Amino acid sequence: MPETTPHNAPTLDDVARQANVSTATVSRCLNRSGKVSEKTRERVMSAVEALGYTPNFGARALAAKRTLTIGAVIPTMANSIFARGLQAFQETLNEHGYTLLVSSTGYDPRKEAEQIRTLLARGADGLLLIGYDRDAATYDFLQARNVPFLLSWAYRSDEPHPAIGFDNCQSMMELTKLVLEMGHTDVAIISGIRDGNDRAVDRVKGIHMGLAQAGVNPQTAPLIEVDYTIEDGAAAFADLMQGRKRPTAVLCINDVLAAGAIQRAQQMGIRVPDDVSITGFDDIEIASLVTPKLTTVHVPHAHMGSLAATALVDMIENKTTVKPVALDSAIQMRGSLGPIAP
Amino acid sequence: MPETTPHNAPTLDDVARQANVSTATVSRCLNRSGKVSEKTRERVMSAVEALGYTPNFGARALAAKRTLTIGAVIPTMANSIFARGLQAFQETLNEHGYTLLVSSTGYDPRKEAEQIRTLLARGADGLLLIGYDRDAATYDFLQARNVPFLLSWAYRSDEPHPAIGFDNCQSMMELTKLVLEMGHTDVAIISGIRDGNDRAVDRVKGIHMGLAQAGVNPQTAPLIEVDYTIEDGAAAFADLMQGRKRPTAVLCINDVLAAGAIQRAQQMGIRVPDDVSITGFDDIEIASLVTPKLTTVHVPHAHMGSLAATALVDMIENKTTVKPVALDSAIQMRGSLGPIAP
DNA sequence: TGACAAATAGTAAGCGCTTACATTATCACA
DNA sequence: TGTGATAATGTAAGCGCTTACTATTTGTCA
Repeated sequence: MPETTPHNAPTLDDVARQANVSTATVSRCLNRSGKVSEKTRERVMSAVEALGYTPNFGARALAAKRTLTIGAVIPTMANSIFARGLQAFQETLNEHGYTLLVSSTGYDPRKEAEQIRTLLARGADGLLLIGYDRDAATYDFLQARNVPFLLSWAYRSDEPHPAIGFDNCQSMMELTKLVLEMGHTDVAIISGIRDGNDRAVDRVKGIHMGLAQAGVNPQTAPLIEVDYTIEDGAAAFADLMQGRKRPTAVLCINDVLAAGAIQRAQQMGIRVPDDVSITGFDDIEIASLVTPKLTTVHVPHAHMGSLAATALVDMIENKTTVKPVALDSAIQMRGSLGPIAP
Repeated sequence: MPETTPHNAPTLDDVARQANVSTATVSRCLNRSGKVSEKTRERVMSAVEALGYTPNFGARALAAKRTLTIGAVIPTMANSIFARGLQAFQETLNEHGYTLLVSSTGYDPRKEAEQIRTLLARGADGLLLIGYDRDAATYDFLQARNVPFLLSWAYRSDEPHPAIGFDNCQSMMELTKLVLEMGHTDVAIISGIRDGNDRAVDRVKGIHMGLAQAGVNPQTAPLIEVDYTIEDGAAAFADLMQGRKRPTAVLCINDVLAAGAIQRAQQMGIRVPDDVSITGFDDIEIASLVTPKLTTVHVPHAHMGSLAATALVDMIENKTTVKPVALDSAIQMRGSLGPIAP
């Protein structure tokens, strides 16, 4: 057993010696760059097999200036908001021979810049980022480094950056209209922290626009802004319900907050949707796990992830540029939304 | 702007030139290996700042044979079974200056071996693996490569490998006894795939032992084995309830399956726990999101993750060896388990 | 069979970094 | 002020890989 690398792993050299060829030939076999006779290839491959050789990633990256790795920086892995989309992203990436490296920021904009650097230091050939809101410095950095990057989970018609997502504002406005059509006028909002989060900003904006269009003054709708956790959603709901005038509908800007709200409603003995309607956004698993099931906005996460992967690979390999794509979302009507009590 | 690395990132050389020192000195500054005068350090640091320099990870790993990276291979990221523990693992790792690289196998034992190789190729200094069940070849490989590794999420008194976890069999047996004490005798089991999954094996074994000790023949308890998804849990529950003799308690070997069961019970109009009791294992978020809330086994995920991180870092840095640790779990009594109907 | 082109294989120069070793600057003290 | 020890810095040899370039083999055809 050779004794060279960190964990005394065999190296290209070992394989070359064992197969009685040069390192260049071994490398060629491993990179399927043709130009190797069938006979030598077999010899090399069986040497690889025999030694249990795996190429050293760092060395390869250093020499090839390419890693077939793509980085994604997402706000959180704690819930499944990004799970399904990322899963599809990864699968499609794999089909193209790429590997995904994920890191999360805990919704902290500063950490995002840091993670981007880390991913790049690790050799990421391209990046998937969530949404638009980030420092100009970060965009400048990306540009200076000439890194292919793609935004996702959001779409804004007035932004130039390559993006594959959906119109958060528009979707939320449609849901709001539906709520209003059911007779609700006393609407309250539970939002996650909006600073640095364009999805949240747009969703709240969508609600406000929906209200305004129906002749309701958006300023009259109470809004509580909390962290993106079930507990905080629950706490916000409790606050709302202890106000002097209870809303008849609580619009949460995502399913995690809404799940918290429903949970707390149950604890407080408030009937949903009889006493109060509750809605979410994203349509993740927990939306249909709570009782009653959540009316929410269904987003084509898997499709989005898959499209994003293909687009990003194309950007990397063919230096193409992607024009923003807006995917359709659809209201998913379930038990948590009902007409206002007579 | 220099034009060297992949994304024309500045290199150590650029920094050295800018600060008018040798690359060795820059490297020393960046690795806080002392032996650099305050004056030069400042000069170097401002050069680093000015250029926006980030060390190339691959090059660093190659030269230092150390990455301060630890790899974890888990079955899935789709649900939060491993999320909380891994989160704590990561946080503690960070405190020690290490970074976590996670990859998942989709519960496929073959993929695990592959992921281990990949992580090692990427320079992982050590590995966190889930449970015991894997090919002897994999253990041999780890040993030959001399990689520090730690098992978690499981503990078996008769296994020698370093592990920090809990006794799945014991915990599940206790829960089973509680169920039996409430008068249930017609018990059914919903298990995930047990092949290659010692946690599942042990949990089912725990149920069987609990039954046997109460004088119930374990073979009479129907068992359905499905994938680890909410849908499969729901389907399994439906199957069970359509059998000729309905059980009065359904023990699921984790919360995901149990959540599916509860969801389906509701759809089928079966009252929980009046008509049937349902229990889970793990105590993840969804356990208290479903109605009624799930009686389950609470596992100290965060504590376990944190301990594992400290232990693994110690193994790496001081070549210590860890003796297996068993953490306590506790039954979390909630609404889904009730006494048998009279 | 000899000449030339095409197909294979080998040589060696780095990629950006760390670090053992060599060199130089600095300082305390006699 | 000279001396030796010590602190600070520089030099250069790789780490394991890819790839441009060069050398060799093989094959083809007249």
